[in-house]
Amino acid sequence: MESRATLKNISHILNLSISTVSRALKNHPDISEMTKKKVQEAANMLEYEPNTYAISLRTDKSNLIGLIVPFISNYFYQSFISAVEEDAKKDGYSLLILQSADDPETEIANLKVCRANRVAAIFICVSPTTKDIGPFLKLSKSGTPVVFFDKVPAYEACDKVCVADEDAAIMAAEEIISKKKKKVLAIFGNPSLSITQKRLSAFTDTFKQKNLSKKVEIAYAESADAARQEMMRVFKTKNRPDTVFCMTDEILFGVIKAIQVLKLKMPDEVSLITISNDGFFPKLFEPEITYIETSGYELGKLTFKRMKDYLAGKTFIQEVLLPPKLVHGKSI
Amino acid sequence: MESRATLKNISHILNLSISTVSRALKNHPDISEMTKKKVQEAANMLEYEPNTYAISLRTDKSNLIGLIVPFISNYFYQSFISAVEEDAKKDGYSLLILQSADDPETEIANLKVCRANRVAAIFICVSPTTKDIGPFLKLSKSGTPVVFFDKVPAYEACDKVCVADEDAAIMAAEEIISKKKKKVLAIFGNPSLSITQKRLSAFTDTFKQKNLSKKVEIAYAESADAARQEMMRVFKTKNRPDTVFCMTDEILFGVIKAIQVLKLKMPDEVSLITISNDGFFPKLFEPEITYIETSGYELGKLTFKRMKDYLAGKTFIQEVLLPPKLVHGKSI
DNA sequence: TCAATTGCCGCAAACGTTTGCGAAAAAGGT
DNA sequence: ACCTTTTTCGCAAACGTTTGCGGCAATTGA
Repeated sequence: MESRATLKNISHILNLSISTVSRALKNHPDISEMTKKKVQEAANMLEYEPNTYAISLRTDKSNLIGLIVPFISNYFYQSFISAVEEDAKKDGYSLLILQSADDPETEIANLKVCRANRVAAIFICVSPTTKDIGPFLKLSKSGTPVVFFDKVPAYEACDKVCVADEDAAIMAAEEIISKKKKKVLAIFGNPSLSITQKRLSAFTDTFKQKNLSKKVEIAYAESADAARQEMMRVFKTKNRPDTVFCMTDEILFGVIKAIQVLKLKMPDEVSLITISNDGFFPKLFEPEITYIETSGYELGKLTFKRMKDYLAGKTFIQEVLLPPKLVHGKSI
Repeated sequence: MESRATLKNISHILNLSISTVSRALKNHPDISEMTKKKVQEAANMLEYEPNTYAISLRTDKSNLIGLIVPFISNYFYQSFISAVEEDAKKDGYSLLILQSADDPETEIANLKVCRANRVAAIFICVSPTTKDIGPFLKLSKSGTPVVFFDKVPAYEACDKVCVADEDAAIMAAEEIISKKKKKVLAIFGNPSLSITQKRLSAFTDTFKQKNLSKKVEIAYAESADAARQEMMRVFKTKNRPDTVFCMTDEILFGVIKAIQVLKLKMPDEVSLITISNDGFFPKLFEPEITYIETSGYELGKLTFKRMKDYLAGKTFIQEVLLPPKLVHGKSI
């Protein structure tokens, strides 16, 4: 019923001008202490809340941060979002979360939504098939910080924050080598993705450097089910591997299922190691799976920090890497 | 560099007034077809995008829907959010997603954010400790639809959309009874939560009605780990249950771990049935777990629909229930 | 005492849009 | 030819805020 408190409102009550009230509320030096106090009190009384839209219209800025992820139903992005939300709240930002469904067209549509809402910044994880990031760079040029995270364009010059894929794969390889395993089945995802290529080459190179290449068998699986089938196939042969490496949580699902079907005991009959986002899934099983963590949460923190740095003037392009972490389970 | 296209901008180019351009763009009957076409073309050329903030300032409405959930890192709420986002996009809404962390104070802070952003509607899942939903009802009174979902206030008159907890528990109980099981361990969550109370009484009542009460043993576990310990304890006794019922996915985690540790075979040595959100987790295991689905996705769809109905004039208070669904696995 | 400085505040334009109202021009009716 | 209706458009105010500028009074400096 009773309308909201506005500057005009307050100014009328106190017999002051709108501008004086506005300045008083933001501690402008032009305003006397006494007036400030009176204004602040009145504002509190009336539960004054500045009208975001008027401010944004006037200043052409907003308190919204655009966040474009492929899917929200994904533990990695959830963690990422949680982290960003924590920091954003501290600075008075709110989050505009959009899903791209890994579709470049939807991505552009989402970008439009961000522009229409005059977001203060954009964090985006591009889809694998996105070719043209021009529109994003254009926005960046016009002053809105655009930070690419996780899946980032390979060549273009832009701000990137992502996990150290190579280091994670190397870490896994070294753990396997240190346990003196004889034969490794390493299952990777879609070979055309840059994340696969990075992890694959780093993984195999580590073995190659120690002249252990012949111990490794590579397989590809583009889904949990494909991973399960691949496992079943390989473990039907007589020369069974004693160790399995999974590139992602999704591949881990399939592998675990196969292990349960084959009734293999970990780590006696087969050892298992995986790269995982946040380690939620590896901890679901018994024994808990040893994994290399690439934390979505930490990545969110880093991404937000990068944006703050940008806003603070560090606008030169940067590529930030998040170091992985080995978490010991009982599966190897 | 070049500033955005505005109505003033376009009107100047075409030698028309701002109001004519505005009306032409929204197909106002006052404007001739020819003028409309010219305006539309010019708008396309200049890539005109209406300024959300000006519109919101003028109309005191926005295209934002406030969404307050306890945690975003939760598969149920993720599915819910996905569903809402899908529908919202179709209607030109964007989502303002806030986490309350099950803290009433944060909840109020989030409400302020929603108000400050003049959200067109609010969907909220209240924390268990929230006592006063007055502020929300107040907003509702002033015209902004507020829909409570999932965890809803017990007594207050307000719009509610939630899963049919009773029916889900009954369905599980009937499935167990139909399989002629001898002894059931039923593990429930925090007994002070209304969701626990509903599921518990519906579950036990179903057995009671068939004079089978003595077959059921009740246990409580407030975390996955507590559920695991409870399982271990019960299965150390000599009169082992042949069936376990889990009230939630979280309890399922702990139970599964215990089953793995005890090396029990499903369904031969022990049968398992659970209530699950979306069935993501039950499908992770081998054999797949039979579950009663209380879909976050479907709940999202229902919630959005309720809001649309409200906006369409059906403002009388409603309580909508989402019927559960039995999904057969191989665990019972 | 007079001029220069300082402290405090208000005026008014601007951000981009919507919308009630009025007015000119065109069309219609007789 | 004249009056009425319809079609088509423009004027201007309003939404709530920010901010450059200018003004008045009080203070300072000599």
